[in-house]
Amino acid sequence: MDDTPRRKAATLQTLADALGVHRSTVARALNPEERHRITPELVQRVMEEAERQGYRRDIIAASLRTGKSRLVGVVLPDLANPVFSTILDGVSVTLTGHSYSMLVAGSGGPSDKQSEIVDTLVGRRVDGLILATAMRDDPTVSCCMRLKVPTVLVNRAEDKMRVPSVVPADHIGMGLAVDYLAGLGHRRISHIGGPEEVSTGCLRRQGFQDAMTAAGLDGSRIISAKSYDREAGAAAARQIFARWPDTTAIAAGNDLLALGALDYMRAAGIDCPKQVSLTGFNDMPFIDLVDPALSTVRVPQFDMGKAAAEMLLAAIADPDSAPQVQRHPVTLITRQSCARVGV
Amino acid sequence: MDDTPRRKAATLQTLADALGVHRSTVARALNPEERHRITPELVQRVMEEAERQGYRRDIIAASLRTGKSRLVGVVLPDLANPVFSTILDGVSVTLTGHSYSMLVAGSGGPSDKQSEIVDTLVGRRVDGLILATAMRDDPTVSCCMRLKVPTVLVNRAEDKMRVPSVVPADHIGMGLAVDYLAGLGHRRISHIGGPEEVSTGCLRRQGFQDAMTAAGLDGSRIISAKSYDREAGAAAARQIFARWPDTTAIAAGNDLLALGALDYMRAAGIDCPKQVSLTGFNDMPFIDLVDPALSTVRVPQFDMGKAAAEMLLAAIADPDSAPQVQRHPVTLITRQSCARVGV
DNA sequence: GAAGATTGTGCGAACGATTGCACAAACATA
DNA sequence: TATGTTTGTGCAATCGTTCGCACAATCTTC
Repeated sequence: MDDTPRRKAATLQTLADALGVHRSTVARALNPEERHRITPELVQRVMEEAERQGYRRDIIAASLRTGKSRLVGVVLPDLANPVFSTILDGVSVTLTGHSYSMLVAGSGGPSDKQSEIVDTLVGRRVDGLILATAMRDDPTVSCCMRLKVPTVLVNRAEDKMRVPSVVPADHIGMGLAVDYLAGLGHRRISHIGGPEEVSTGCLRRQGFQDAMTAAGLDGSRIISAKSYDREAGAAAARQIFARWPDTTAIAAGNDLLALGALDYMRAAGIDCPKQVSLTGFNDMPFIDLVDPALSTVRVPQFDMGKAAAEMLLAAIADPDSAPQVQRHPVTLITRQSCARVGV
Repeated sequence: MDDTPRRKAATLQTLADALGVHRSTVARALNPEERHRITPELVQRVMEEAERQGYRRDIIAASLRTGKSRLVGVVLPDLANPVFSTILDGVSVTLTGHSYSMLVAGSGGPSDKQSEIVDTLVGRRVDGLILATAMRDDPTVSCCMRLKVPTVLVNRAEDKMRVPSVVPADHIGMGLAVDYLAGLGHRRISHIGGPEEVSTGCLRRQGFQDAMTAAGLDGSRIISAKSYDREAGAAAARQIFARWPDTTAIAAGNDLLALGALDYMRAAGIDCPKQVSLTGFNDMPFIDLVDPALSTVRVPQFDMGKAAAEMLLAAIADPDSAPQVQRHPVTLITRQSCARVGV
């Protein structure tokens, strides 16, 4: 004598039984696309009964039947990095707005593990993939293409644009930084580059070289870091000052590397910005609070996340459209880490 | 005449056909739990054929049949906040280690939207839920309990512990901060509290009051912020200096609020730490870099994320175990934002 | 050597939604 | 009135796995 009989969760069949119609009719009444084929009055009754029984469409069952899951996989190189969580935020907003859900995987590891991650995601029947981990020539991307799962790259792109990508204007951005430093009178500018295997590392380095050349300066003072983190930045800074002690400015490949350089300079007793000016790249959250506040190139991470999600949705809708790369504009943010040379 | 006949993706049936056995036999051979019932030699052949056909178990179909998805939903209040992405990182590590996947939803909005999020997640048949959004008495938690989906709370807990939770030692932590400030000679200490509706806000405020009382000081100088962000922190700081202009130290409810206070003090020409000392809570990433480097109470976010995931796994395995709350130890990190009073 | 226990496979019904096809009824046209 | 044409529903197969049950063959044990 339980007053809440705990009915076993409503299904199309239970609704159909209660209404004395066939379950397929119920399904159609509930589906906005099909609804017009059903008598409006019946639709009404179905809706009411669904409400009463607390019916919830079983996405799993629907997925099995249709092969579509309204699920997308997002692979990030590093969950702990605010740059990527901001991108994720943007992706999330767009996706939930289109009633998609987001399967998130932080790779954390090397690329062999990545294919595994993609495998898992694809095994879960994701409708598409957003990768923030791409290398300039990425086997994981090949894998996605082979599997024919719609994929878009964000932040980092491949050299040959095989899939849609949303990236910052890396080359231009680094040019902005160099021009700014040169404008402050700096002539001996060094660059801490990101990893060569990823587009951001490569493009920003090229941007550095080109802008230096254009300014009539020596663009060969470059140390490339193994990874985008503070330790690598510090190590690179050490090498820079060992090889080019007369360096008056450093343009770093991203904010984390700049932070590392700052660590090193602080330890080495080099004053920033008095003795050496420093720029970063990304304008990641809270970077404006460091001491000295870092001048950097702002990348619209949130917007890029949103754009990537939109692009993926488009790719899912039309899998055969030609891949395009969307380059988002960047802006120079000047703060306290740069000073006019020699004052 | 395609040399890659693009077979329609391998299933148990295609393997069974190729081997001349029944599909259930193949399933058992592939399942480590059942494998012992099958002739080893046949297991071998099945494995080889699976390899050859590139068989991948269809999790969707399996989920439909079993009602289990090896999927957990994670709901965060704010993707952009590094504190939560660090927790997420921890959750991710543990979960992927147990071959679970992670459905991430950033609520972003009010709690009515939250039930919707939980609905979506549950509709996707998640095996469990991790909520970092809980209020002290949370309707969403009620919803989860009604739905009988295993749930654990992280960072924030409910007052009555209806579900397992992993939280920092908020009360103790704030005591650490107060004792430290008192030890530096401060007597007129104010508190910027977090929102009263969440446990962190409430417990830290109580910790503040209790520690102040224990130190024989006036613990009533409290302004509670509406939300955990920089703007709210700045607004609260403004009020504090308006009402208690003789304040020499501020213990903030978290780092973001402390940052806001710093913003205000900077704008108001109040020197930190010379005139006013300041502590935060969380020790969020990069907070050590602000100027002045913030003294704060370190919360092991990553570990808490891992612990929450482990707890959820346990709750999934044994849904009827009694809910426990796991309180993680916190430590005081002293940096440059505090000074001895009156020097 | 008969009765029972064990072992290895096969069988087929779920799980719940989707969808092409069929079919009756109502309606339009000639 | 006979012949189309809609329109609204029902029917049943399908997606790929899982798992209780059945059954034959082989192995014990007294």
